[in-house]
Amino acid sequence: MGHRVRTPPRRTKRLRRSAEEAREQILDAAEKRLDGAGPAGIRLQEIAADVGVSHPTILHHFGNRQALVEAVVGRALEGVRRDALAAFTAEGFEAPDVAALLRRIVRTLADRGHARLLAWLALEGRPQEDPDHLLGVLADVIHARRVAGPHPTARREDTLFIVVLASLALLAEGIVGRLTWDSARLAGDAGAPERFHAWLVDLLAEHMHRAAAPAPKTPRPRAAPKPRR
Amino acid sequence: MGHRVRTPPRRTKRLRRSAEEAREQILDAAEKRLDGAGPAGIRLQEIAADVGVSHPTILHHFGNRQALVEAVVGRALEGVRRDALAAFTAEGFEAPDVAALLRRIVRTLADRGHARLLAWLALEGRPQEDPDHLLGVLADVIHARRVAGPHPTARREDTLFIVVLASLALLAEGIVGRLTWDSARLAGDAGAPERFHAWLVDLLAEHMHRAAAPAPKTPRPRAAPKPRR
DNA sequence: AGTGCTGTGAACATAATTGTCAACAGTCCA
DNA sequence: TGGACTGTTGACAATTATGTTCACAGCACT
Repeated sequence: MGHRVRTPPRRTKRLRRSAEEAREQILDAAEKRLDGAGPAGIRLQEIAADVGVSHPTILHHFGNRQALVEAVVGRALEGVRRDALAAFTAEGFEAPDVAALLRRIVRTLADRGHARLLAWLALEGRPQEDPDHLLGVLADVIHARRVAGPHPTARREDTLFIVVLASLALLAEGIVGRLTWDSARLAGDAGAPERFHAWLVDLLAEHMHRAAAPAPKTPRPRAAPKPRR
Repeated sequence: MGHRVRTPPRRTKRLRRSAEEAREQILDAAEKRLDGAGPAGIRLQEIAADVGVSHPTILHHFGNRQALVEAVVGRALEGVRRDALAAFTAEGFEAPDVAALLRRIVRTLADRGHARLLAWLALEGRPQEDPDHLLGVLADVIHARRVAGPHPTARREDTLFIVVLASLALLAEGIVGRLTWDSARLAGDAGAPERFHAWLVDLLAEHMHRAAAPAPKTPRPRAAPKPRR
């Protein structure tokens, strides 16, 4: 046991990718694990097995595990940003179809797993800021259309809160949707989510009309803003 | 190396708890880790260090790691259920103060970390069902008050969706709240969350009145329910 | 004080995971 | 054909985690 035994003769042919191909395949496999188990669930050996390489290959391409995680998270967040912008700027703005916009956002948040990704990262303390201020931008765009169009007197924070409410609700639906429908005794009702979305669209559209009315009839039954401290 | 060297003489006094005390302390420490890093982030040695015991002690009390995790998760979920019921059945129902109810739910979801817990478990695939159907029960109670009181014609699914919307939004706020306010360019505005809650209360109250009106004025601009498939 | 029950911990065993290293093996080009 | 470049891998090292063993040490009871 003084010297290392070396290299038993090999028969199987060794597949050789370009560096870029290898990185892509590794990132793809890692992103699956990221969605399934979060950043903490990324294991070099598992990913290597998924891709069909040995784990030192991953270290060769990324240096260390942390760098791989950064790369995957960065690419995934870039995907979220791109999808979000795409959803915002699609034809919906030509004809301001709130329903279509919501449906698109649902698709990117729930179907493409972006909601889960954001939740994973938020829970692990990752992205506590959005350099693009996507929600602010979206609110700006929608608000501009509102005041230029049917609701000239709408308040800007009203539009912003509409955006925030829809985003929060749809994001949560992407994470705890199943649990929610079960808790609401609608587990077997496959049409419930769609009915809920339609209901939400109606609610928001209805509110947009009222909120733009010049004088609110009710004298604001809101709770007194007592400065507690 | 035939026999094990045994037990160097001890000076430090050994603290002895009752079995129940020990379990409690261990569960408390584990619950902190659960909130901070999720079920996967529970480490026997860390928890042992927090409590001030050695890790075999934990195994002695719980058998193995998995059983500990089950115990912590179970106790935490029981806490969620209890807090939720407490929030629902508090004085708010005597005087149906939606604002107070929302505020209580926010407190239990965000401040007490229940939102994070539910998100952790949902992301890891844990509780995809709620045997108590809390949201359904809550909707029932509120709906009974609605139809018995000011909105005799309210539809039951309308009430249910109000509950679902508020729950989803507040839950998401407990998880990605900071990110959301930053993305909305309201990161520095400490009063924004409270204004948002007040706005949400107004929105829901306003909607409850309209939804109870006998005939909707608008001929439903909702998207056509084309059965896609 | 003696005795049994039981909570406790040092040392050990074992498994999983990241990271290192040297050598192997495609692929391209002179 | 024969290097050079570099993607690839087996073997090993180091670290960290869970789980086991067994003797020790409080505490209650007689």
